[in-house]
Amino acid sequence: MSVITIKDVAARAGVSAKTVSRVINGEAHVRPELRERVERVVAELDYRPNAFARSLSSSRSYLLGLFIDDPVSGYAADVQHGALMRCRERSYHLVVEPVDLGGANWAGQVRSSIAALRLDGAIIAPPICDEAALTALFAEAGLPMVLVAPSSKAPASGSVSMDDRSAAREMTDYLLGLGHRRIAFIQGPESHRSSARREDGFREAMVTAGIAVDESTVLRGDFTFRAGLELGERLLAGPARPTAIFAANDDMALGALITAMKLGIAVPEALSICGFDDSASSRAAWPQLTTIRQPKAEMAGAAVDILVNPQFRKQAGGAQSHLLLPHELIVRGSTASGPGA
Amino acid sequence: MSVITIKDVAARAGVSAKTVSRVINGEAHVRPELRERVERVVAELDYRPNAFARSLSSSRSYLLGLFIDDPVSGYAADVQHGALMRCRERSYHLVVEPVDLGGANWAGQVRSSIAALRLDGAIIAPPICDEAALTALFAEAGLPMVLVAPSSKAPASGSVSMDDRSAAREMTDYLLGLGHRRIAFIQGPESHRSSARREDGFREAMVTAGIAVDESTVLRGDFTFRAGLELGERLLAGPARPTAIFAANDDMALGALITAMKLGIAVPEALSICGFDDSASSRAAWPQLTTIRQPKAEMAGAAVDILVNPQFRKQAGGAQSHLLLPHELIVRGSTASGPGA
DNA sequence: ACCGTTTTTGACATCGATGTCAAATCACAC
DNA sequence: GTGTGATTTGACATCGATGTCAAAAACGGT
Repeated sequence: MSVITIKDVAARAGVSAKTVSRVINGEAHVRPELRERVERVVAELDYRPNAFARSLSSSRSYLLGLFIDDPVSGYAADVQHGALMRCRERSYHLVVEPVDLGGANWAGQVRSSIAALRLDGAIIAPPICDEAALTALFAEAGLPMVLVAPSSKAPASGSVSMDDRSAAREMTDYLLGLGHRRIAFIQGPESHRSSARREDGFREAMVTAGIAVDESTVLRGDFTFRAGLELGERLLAGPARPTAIFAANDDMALGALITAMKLGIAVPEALSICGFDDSASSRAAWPQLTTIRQPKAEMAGAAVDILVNPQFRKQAGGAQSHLLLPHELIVRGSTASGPGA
Repeated sequence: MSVITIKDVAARAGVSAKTVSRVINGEAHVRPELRERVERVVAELDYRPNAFARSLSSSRSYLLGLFIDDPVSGYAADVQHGALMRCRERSYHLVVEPVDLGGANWAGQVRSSIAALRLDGAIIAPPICDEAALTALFAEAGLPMVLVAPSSKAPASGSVSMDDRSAAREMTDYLLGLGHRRIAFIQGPESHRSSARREDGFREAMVTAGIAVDESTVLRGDFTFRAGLELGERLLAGPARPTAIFAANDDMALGALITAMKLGIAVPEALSICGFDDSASSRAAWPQLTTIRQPKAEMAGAAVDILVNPQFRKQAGGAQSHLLLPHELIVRGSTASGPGA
């Protein structure tokens, strides 16, 4: 027998298919004795329910969709990994769907996934979780969705975030505590709202410390390494250069770090640099980058939990669940006492 | 009407469900006139067939599995992206399944995926594509599989690879052409067979050039950045240090690069360094890394094509398809003329 | 021992598509 | 106009699970 069905199990255990189904799904109303017998047969035959048949008859698909803008980024990889692992624990599966908002027919693609796969829920990664046109598609289909680090929780049945503002504030406070006063900030692209929150945190800390932010040292990048290189050059070439650079993500911080090396500025002795993300490359640089650890995998895992939780099965419009997960300031070699210390 | 079924389409077009099914699947034996009528209604109603019902009745699932050791690596991300895009073109979906060979019950996990999802095919990434215990699982289930860069094509219905040996040889020839003679090689872990082929290519080039390889400068790492740091130190601290370092992957090359900087050795003036992969971080370093571009996304895409191709639907044991995709030597700033030039 | 409740169990219909096979239609030759 | 064979079409069974609901069994109290 190549494929084992529920009937095989039922026959062998001497019960009906329905009873086997009950056991499998952990429903009540099965005598412990029978339950045990069925479980033994299931184990013996190594039976695995056919996911398709299952989702055809129930309305559940046991499938979650992860919608991502740029599936190649390290950020995406971490989020995906976190979601994947939690799905596995919960006996769900994950389908990754890239969404290219620049592309021609992205809406059609997304609709197709929703309709054809009958997803049980969607996890939407930043920055596209802030795209109203996209979230509307899910709302329209009545599909529960959880947004990862969104700028507004409004349309979703849930969200998982970290406190970007506080994290940035902590980082800035840390730099201030090291004696730095001229601190430059490299901001991310406008499409990433969380980057704006990081800037808020930075400014908040500066204001609280009674230090005026020099607007010429607050620059906007696009989260790429290259931007870090260029903006770093701009910041460091001038006469009154900053003693610390805080970039809104690691890639840009790394760019700035490389620029500093090129210009012969010693890091961290003459210049402190810090990033945000705790990306893999932040450890693959020298000196290693002081940064903020984003709980990416944890956020994704929590998103899975929210979607798997029965109360969100159907987007009743009622229950919502919003989680805030803790971040962590990770001090490595790229920061040191500033001139004021 | 929230969800549109084939019956809705049939009713509206005034034909039977079976005829609609025929049109959808592009089968023969439908009068052009009817076909057109049905197509119009499909478009009108924006009908999408339910993937589950479809795979329950046919034996196809329209699902491909991507089995990966470490889904967080940049390598995995590229492979996944390539597979994802091609799947989309072919109206397939991709399920990513991490396989932790170190974990307790990986075989059970894999069996579960195979049985529950009724995958149409599997793509197995390196290095686990060389794991006989794993490939046996698929063979046992009669599931067609394509191996990515395997060391042996034997058990699969297909494979996609690049020529690691030739690529490494080209790189070495390039270094030799720059005048380098003392070239060190940092090898990858034993579990990655392709790394061994890179070493072969390196040695081949050296031998052909009539240069004896100094065995004390052929070191084994584990593909991590940290290994590059440490082995780089070992290579560069000694008295007769090499003028070029060729690492079997970019991460280790980057580690060596950082070490050189720490030691105050100018790259590329006093030392050339090159890697293998063309990973994202190879561009995020300074100087940027000379490396070999692996056609990762292309290989994954080709793997999808092989599996989708009807002749491999059932692993008849007959047809096999093995592809060799071209690589590319990418010269960037980390290499320059050696002392002999 | 009997009756009313509650719990346990299974028969059967169902989800939405495709496979099978026979019926209906068409094309052509006589 | 009819017979033959090829083509087109649809009725019905099927895939493998779960939902519904009624029958059967177990329980509790008198």
